[in-house]
Amino acid sequence: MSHFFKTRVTSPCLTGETKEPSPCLMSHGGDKRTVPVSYIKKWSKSEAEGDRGTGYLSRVTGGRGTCQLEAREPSPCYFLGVMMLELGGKKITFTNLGKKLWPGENISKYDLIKYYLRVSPYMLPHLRERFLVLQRFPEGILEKGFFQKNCPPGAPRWLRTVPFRHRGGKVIRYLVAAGPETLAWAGNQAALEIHAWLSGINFLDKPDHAVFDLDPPEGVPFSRVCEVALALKGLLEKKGLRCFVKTSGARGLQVYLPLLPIYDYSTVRKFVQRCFEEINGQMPAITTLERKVSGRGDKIYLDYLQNAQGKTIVALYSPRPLPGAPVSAPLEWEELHFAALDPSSFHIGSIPARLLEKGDLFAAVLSDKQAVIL
DNA sequence: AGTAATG
DNA sequence: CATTACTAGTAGGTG
DNA sequence: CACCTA
Repeated sequence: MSHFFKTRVTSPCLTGETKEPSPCLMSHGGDKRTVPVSYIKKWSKSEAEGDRGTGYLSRVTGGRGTCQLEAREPSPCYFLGVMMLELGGKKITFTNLGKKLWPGENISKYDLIKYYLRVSPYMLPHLRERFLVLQRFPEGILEKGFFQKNCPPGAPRWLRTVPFRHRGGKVIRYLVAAGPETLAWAGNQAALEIHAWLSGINFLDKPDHAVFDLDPPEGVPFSRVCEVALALKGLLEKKGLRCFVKTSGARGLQVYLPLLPIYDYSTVRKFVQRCFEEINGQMPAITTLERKVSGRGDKIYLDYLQNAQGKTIVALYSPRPLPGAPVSAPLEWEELHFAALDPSSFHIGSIPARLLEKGDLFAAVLSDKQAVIL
């Protein structure tokens, strides 16, 4: 029953600079923008759905800045049962591809997997060598989901996991992203949201970026959140530091300060706290450091406590299990000056084109690691 | 979604 | 065999 | 300590 067909396809490229077909994973030094897809695969329907025919093809095409995984037969893959792919030599079985995970938007699991594959060249560099936490919604966003830290039993053996003993003594086998196949598998697991640690596996107690989490209550205009983020940028610039901003995927913003992995979490946390105290001093009417929800009023909560080991932040380019399938999207600082900027305009359907246009606006987060003068 | 436990 | 349970728990601030 | 939040 399990037939894996292997076919050579030119390596597609999301940025336009096409390279030689590379069957390998992007982790191998070469062009990080090359999607390691060399596959045409066949899928077959599950028996339970009756004999509606088999042999529909999925196809990956590339070149000229596109990467498409497309279905040959009735366009949205409503009834498709099972599909087998081989990605970078790793075999994955996809199930229930037609299941609507965002029913209101008619977004299926197939669409989610396609999204993960398309953004993988941009998303993976930010996830690689990092512990991941999945938030899964096998029945879609209208039903209850659950977190998953431990790599689940039955997961393919090629998934990379690293055990970590938390202070309470509990050991978690964290999933670590390796290549696009990791994301494709997560997609099939209905992982609608992916979180990542702030420190990489080589320096688990030394975060390589600080996170300034701006968390507005419902009803605060997004432009006000932008205003606070811009003030924070000004403050950090005054210290000679360069920082980057992304949407949370919901209503908030998260400012990343890339760091050399030389400070422990408490040092970073205190630094973020001090910056936030200064911001709060500048704009006390619209921001708060109050931890208790009931004491925040309509103010934007400045959360520095996410800078701690074992805490996670929604990953760059991760979708959110919210109506509209929004995505945590990086922004250009100039965009924050537009009153009409709407974070819900960044979603699964719009991000791939934006990546083609803008590239990875967070690329410098990976390279511009800074030292903080304390 | 997939496995394990329970009835 | 059918159904149900399970899947995160920690970190750190506050009172 | 228990409790709250993310």
